[in-house]
Amino acid sequence: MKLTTRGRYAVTAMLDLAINGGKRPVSLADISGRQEISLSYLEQLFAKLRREELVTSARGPGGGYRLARSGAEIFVAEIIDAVDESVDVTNCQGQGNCHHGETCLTHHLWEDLSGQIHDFLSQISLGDLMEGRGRRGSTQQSDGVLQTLSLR
Amino acid sequence: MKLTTRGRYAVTAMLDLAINGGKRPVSLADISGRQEISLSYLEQLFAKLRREELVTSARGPGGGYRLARSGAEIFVAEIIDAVDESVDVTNCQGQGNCHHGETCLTHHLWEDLSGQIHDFLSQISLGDLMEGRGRRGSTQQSDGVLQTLSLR
DNA sequence: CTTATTCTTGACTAAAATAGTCGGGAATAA
DNA sequence: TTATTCCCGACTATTTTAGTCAAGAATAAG
Repeated sequence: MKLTTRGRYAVTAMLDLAINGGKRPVSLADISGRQEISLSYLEQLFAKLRREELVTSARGPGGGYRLARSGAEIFVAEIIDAVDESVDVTNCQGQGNCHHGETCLTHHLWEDLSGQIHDFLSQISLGDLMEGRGRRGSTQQSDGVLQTLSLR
Repeated sequence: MKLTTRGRYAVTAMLDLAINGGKRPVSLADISGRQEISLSYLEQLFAKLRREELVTSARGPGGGYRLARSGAEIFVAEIIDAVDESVDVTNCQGQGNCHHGETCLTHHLWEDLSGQIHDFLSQISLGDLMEGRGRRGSTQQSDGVLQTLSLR
């Protein structure tokens, strides 16, 4: 898993689909217009989302995409995993090829953090996002002066 | 805050400093050799770390860098914040300039996640990393088949 | 005082990833 | 039959990251 703006685009587009997709499929042109994401770029993303069976497609006039499951059953982590396929693991490639052992300590750190992020995103469904509650279960308040961060 | 490999480099370098820095300062040339990070690149990173007062410097022979505080008082989040200065907030820039409201839902999601990550990294000090325990406090096991992730 | 060492700074370059474009094609509902 | 829409691959532009280079200032050691 990687966290990039591509993942953000994908989640946004899927959320658009969840919101605007009733009986009729939703065309990428519509999503492109509403979310201001380039059509061709969306095509690339949806090719991956379809391969991962998160959406189904219908060609021809009135065609478009639908969620493959209900929004309550599609989790953010799945979407990001679908479009941001992980390639390289870390600098030190898993095994102890990190020269002095110290590097492995930080490797653990990143691995740990990654698990944390994945867990977090695995708990949030499109349904949750539609209902405005970004977080599921515990009502841990992350309010106050929440430092605004940017994840690339 | 952004999460990139630059942040990883910085944390690794700072950890090297924490481990190898006794009475004498540690030169960047040493860190460069041990951690295999380009010297000039380290210079850029340490310029930022110094501006944020995470390290102090000493010129001349026998000079180098020291931690500005004890390793137990320097947290990973600070290091990453120092070198990966956040620029853009998100696509939808905080205020409701996201055209239909839907985008704002995902904005909340990223903001929430970012807070989560920041909290996590704010709890881990260089001292913790030196002692091999990457995570502080709760011994929540993230083991099993931990999906290996890559954070850019 | 001289010198080698080390930080300090800024500009520049290379490589990679991301975002976006283009053109052609296949399916299909109207 | 035709307009619409997905489908696919290759290509380009932009941005970010990683790394280089060169000149200079401080200073400990000889």
